[in-house]
Amino acid sequence: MGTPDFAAVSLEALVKAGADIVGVFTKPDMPQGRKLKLTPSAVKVCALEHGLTVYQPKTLRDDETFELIKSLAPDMIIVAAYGKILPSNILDYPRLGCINVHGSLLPKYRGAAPIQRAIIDGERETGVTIMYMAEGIDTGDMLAKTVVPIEPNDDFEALHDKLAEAGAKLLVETVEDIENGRSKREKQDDLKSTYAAKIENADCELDFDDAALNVHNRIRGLSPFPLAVVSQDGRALKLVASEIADYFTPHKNPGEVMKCDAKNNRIEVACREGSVYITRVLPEGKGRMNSSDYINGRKIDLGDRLTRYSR
RNA sequence: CGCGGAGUGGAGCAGCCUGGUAGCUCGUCGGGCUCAUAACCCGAAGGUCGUAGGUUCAAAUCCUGCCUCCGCAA
Repeated sequence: MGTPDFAAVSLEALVKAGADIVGVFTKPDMPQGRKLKLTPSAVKVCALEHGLTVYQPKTLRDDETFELIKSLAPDMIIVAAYGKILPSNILDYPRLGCINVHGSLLPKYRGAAPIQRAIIDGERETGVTIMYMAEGIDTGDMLAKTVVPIEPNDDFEALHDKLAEAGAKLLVETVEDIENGRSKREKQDDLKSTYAAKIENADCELDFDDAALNVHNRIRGLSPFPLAVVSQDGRALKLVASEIADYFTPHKNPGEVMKCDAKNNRIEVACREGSVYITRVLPEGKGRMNSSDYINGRKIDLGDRLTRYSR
């Protein structure tokens, strides 16, 4: 059971490992994009490529779905970023339990956006955890972990891909261990737990009145999606990529454009402490472009102010 | 019919309202300056202005249809 890319990587790995998959659950196709075209989830696409049967129930909390599960009679249910909460009757059903692939080192970063939050918080490492599922959100007993370092310029996509790979690999190993009775479970220390809430619009509103490191972490943690946003002259400007220019020098006018260097593809913006180079942007109504293009189009100039954006 | 922006030499844009020889910041190519350079100077190439019609003496510019791309919202 899973929905986005992160889950599809694990599904792919299970298929390659020769798992006997009796069914794949994923969220119903959602209308997406300008034309509200129905788009299948990454997991659905992957499952169909491998000729697996796909189920897309609206809810798991009805008898119909439970009957379906019983008829499939899985030994184990494996979940990764499904986006739905499993009711206890399903959790208790499989002989070998329900296990979950989660993109953090539990008990830290329980919740919906562990990868983004870890980057935004400036963590130096994170990882993946395979655990049994319990009633609470990401609270079940842990089975295995892999530590993954966060490189200083990893963005959400880069780290996501690393974790998805690590998770898939660890999942396959863990499933084998469970089947062979070699697995061991470890309780989570709830006192050390933190919660990584879903990314809201407010999380995307970048404020340069902060340390350069925090600014950079927020930009990369939200890139390539949904992107940190600031206001330039009342219009939204999303920031796709950045680098730290200077860590410490304090500035009186955070958000002020200090330098537009088209040659080196960078717009230097003052932070409260230090400054960052913005290297790629997304103007309102436009596509993504390098900073040099934005500068050459004369859309930004020395002394412009990038302020906090609000709708 | 959810809201909105846009299609102009290789890139990003201006010009459109107030029709009349296609412009800006770059890139590319050639030459010059320099110990040297991504810096500076001189010069050049490169555009059926998305597409099909219409109005007009004249359309990138006004009108209509169509195609494509993108941002927001979900």
